[in-house]
Amino acid sequence: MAETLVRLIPSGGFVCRKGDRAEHWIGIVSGLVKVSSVSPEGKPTTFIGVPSGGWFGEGALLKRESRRYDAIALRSSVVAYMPRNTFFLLLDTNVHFNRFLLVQLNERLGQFVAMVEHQRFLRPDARVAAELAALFNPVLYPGNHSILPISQEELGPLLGLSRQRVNSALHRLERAGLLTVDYGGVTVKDVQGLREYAG
DNA sequence: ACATTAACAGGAA
DNA sequence: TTCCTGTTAATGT
Repeated sequence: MAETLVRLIPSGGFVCRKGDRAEHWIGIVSGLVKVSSVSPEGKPTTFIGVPSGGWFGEGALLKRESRRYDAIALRSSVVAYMPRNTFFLLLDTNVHFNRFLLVQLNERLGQFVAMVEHQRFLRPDARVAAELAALFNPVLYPGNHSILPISQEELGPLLGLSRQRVNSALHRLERAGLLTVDYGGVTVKDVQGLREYAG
């Protein structure tokens, strides 16, 4: 804790940039951060949203590479930067830290496999439901409450759908009583229901 | 069919 | 003023 620095990143600010040297392991204390990239044609895409409690960026640290993706705060966020030396010291000396990291990696791998599964098998409405539920993974993102402060404008690229399609899906899910649609975000009322939603 | 892009008006921050 | 939402029309697969 003494060596980890904590910074407040304003909404829209960079948490880290593609191409940066990776000097820290990054944790979200509060707020919401998107991990994204830009295609060769110039189209921006978001890969994951990381809410409070989530850690990322260990890949570039472990492989001693530069950052592969941008991370941008979707709203004002408190971000913890653990220096590489601290990260490797803990990795070399602390069993609990290793276990924590292993569980993180395992859960994230499961999240990505599920994401591919959803994209191949589910219709857009069900995909929106499934991915919203995934943002409430209790292992990866402990201590989340039910309000998900992410606009439909950001949700579209995150889910690989147009904003308009996301809008219609959200309203269908709202009519099903699983969530409510607010300005700039959604309030999840029934995570289990979202998981089980099939259209 | 069904999703996407483009465009626009009205509301929120 | 800028961003977000809800909606429609045109377009594409």
